[in-house]
Amino acid sequence: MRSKDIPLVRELDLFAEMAESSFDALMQAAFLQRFPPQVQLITEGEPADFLYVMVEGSVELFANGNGRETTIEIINPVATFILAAALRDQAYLMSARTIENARILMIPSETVRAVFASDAAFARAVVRELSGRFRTVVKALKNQKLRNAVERLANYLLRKESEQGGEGTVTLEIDKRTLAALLGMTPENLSRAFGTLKPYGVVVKGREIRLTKTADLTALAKPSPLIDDPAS
Amino acid sequence: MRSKDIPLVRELDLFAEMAESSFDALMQAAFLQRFPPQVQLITEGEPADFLYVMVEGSVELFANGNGRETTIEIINPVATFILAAALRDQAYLMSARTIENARILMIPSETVRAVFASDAAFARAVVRELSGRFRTVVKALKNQKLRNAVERLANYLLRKESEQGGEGTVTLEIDKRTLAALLGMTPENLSRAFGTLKPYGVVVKGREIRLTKTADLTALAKPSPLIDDPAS
DNA sequence: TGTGTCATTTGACCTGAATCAAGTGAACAT
DNA sequence: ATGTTCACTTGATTCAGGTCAAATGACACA
Repeated sequence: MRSKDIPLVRELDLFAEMAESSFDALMQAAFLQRFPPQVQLITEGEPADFLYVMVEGSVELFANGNGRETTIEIINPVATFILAAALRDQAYLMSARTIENARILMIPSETVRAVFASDAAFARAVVRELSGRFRTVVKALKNQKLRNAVERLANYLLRKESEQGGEGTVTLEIDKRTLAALLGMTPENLSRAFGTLKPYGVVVKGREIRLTKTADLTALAKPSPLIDDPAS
Repeated sequence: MRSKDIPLVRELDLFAEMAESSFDALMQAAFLQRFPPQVQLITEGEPADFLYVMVEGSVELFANGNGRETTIEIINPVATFILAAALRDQAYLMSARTIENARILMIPSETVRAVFASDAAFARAVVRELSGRFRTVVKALKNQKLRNAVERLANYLLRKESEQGGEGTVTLEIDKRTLAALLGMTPENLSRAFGTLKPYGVVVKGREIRLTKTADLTALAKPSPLIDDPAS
């Protein structure tokens, strides 16, 4: 890895508190790679040779089955993906492709496991990250099982609006086809769900969404911190 | 905790390799409790004061929302539940109730975090457990998003049949209403799904199910190790 | 043996979401 | 400007699954 990138990585939560020597061990084996959009990085079922850390850009995690494909999660900086597979030395459960230009740190799984065993601060950081990812997936499962399509969309919009500053506007970071897969519906149905939300002040113009009646939308969405709050 | 129970607990994967002193620290703070069926142990949203370890019996993890309730997972020995919440000192994302008579080890979260920080072998075991739970939830999400109701039931039956010895019989360990919630459908629809599977050799008699044409059922279910294999 | 309770099943119907097919519209190249 | 392409939308229809209501059936208990 180029030495100019090292301070950037060192500041990431996952690495901030570990011993210098452990960090060096990781970095010696790691490389920070740039990828163009729409590159498939990993394929489900293959052995987990690397731990991936999103440094810049975004990645879509998806899975295939039954001739269908679904999006599990969108990964943004700073988070890891396929940490669980790397720690267990098992196959990836999900595939991954870049959405936009991305910089991704790749660390051989074996190195991760070795440093995990020897550096307690890193072990704590790994557990913090892993337990966070666990809770994210549980929330996604609750979202999917307890809500219908329109409610999932409404909550998604409200969450993004608040992440993007609470100014009543949302810029979708993914195309609508991917959003549909993420929300567990077809693109056609997503389009209709936007239509259903029009009376609740949702104005769609391409990827720019304006929320003009957030109170009404919130009443419909009934957001719950135990599903929608990323921090909880 | 009564000293006669300690060897039993010590053998659990989670505790087997840790230092004696760390184990003692955990056990001093822990207690092993018996519960009758249908006792609600924890409620989502409450702070995670304890880590729970299933020693005997079974527990249902479920969540509420939108006036609905859904089952996330059934926990059998030996596994932990709400490990992530305990490690992060956050609120439970799920509620838990016993299904049958259960013996459950309860360890204060604070003690877990302290021992985790000081005992590397325990830290490794915790990560093994946590990453396993993570993968289980990802599989559940894929199952829910990539399959229809009949396919989910078919795969559930095949998995249980193989867990129960591959003799072509399955004994349901939960009532059908809970099974329906676990599989993400209504009890009525579960009943119809069993009807749909009759031509595939699924014979239902109360909680006893016979699978007389596992080949046909497998062809319908199209099981995938990346969803259905608990070990992968 | 009856009676109540509760889980499950069945039937009729409805609705949310998928599918199939055609249309629109913006971005880009010609 | 004019196609061409691609993403998205719209319409018509079908289908899976949900809802509501009633029937059945097993078990516990009087």
